[in-house]
Amino acid sequence: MTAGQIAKRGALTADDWTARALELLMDEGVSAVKISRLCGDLGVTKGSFYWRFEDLASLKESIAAKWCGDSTQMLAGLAELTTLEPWDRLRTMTVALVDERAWSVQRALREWARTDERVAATIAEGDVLAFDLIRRAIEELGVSARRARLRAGLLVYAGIGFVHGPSALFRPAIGDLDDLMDFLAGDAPTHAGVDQPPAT
Amino acid sequence: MTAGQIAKRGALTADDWTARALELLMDEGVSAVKISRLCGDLGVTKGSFYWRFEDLASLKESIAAKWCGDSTQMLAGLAELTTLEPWDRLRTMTVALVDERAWSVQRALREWARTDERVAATIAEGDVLAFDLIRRAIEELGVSARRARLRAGLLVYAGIGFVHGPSALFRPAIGDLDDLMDFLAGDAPTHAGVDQPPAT
DNA sequence: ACCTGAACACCGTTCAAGT
DNA sequence: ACCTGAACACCGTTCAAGT
Repeated sequence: MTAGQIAKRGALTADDWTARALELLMDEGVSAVKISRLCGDLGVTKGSFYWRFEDLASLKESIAAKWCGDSTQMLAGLAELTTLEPWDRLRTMTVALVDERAWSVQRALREWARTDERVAATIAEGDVLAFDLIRRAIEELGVSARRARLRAGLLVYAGIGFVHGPSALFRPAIGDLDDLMDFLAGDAPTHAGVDQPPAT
Repeated sequence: MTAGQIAKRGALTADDWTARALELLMDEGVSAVKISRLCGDLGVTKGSFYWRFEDLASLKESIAAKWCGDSTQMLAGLAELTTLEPWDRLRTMTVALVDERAWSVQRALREWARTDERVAATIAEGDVLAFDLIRRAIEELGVSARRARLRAGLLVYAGIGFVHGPSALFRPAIGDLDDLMDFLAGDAPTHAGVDQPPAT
């Protein structure tokens, strides 16, 4: 989507702006998403932007909607794959988390969400979907509903944290992923022992 | 630390700037940390700021150092409490995570860390310390070293994620915290069964 | 040594004027 | 309807000049 292609077509649509902004966000990070930069790339002046959008926040909302729409579709597609064992579904999701290209987008969206309710709502929708997929997969592994809920929450939050931490902490290896899955699938007795029916 | 108090003392120190900036970050969030705002609060002009600091990034680094110094001290203090059972140490740490006042600081620092290596190093130091404390506490609960490492990592990342997610997901209740601790302390058999010596 | 005051660059926002 | 062009506000940064 170059300036030349747009020029031939005539007027810029809101989606032209959003698409280019998302490209910039993925390729050069959040600091590249500026109105002046977009205008330069698209070959117009700032007034053109303000014809389509009320302000910068409005563009960010649009970016969030586009991004979440795409990734929701991906997650939904994964959920359809009932041919896959729950084990493999879980694994596919945890591996998807390693795609670094998506990280800067996620970080920016969560930051924007803090000052924009509509972005927050869009993001939350995706989070809940992921949580539910993971929760159900863990349940199918034979873990009780109550425990599956806790573990899914832990995993989702860990995923978010993993994306946000530059953390020279430890970058999990493939082997660690398997250990993680074992841990999530485990059915250890509770400390207080209240969660299991007596073995009569 | 009001403008009046400073004025009586004469010259502003670098720590005066850093302290006020940290206050602003905690009280009003990252958007309040601006040079012009600081100058207004401290009753001087911008030139005064640039006498003490090279640029804004330099101030951010200073804020990070101050904050991490404080919290490292807190963590170290907690580590000294060998009187506490590992169980209670873990609990104290997870509960400390619920102090919302610290969240905006953490989020800002991690964001700054992405474009400033020195901030990143300071943050990473604190992360590693927390990881180690948690890892050891879990080990003391009778979990193997290898497993403790994985679980500590999971918990640290979940903590970071918890702070970053506006996530209408689920805000864990007190009961969930206990369940979480049970889970971390559990010693479930591995899926492949390679981590345990045969029971001969 | 420490700060003022004025300038400049950059970016978001507005708006009258063009086609 | 869609965009230009010029203006303005705000903030980071610089620097000569003051004390």
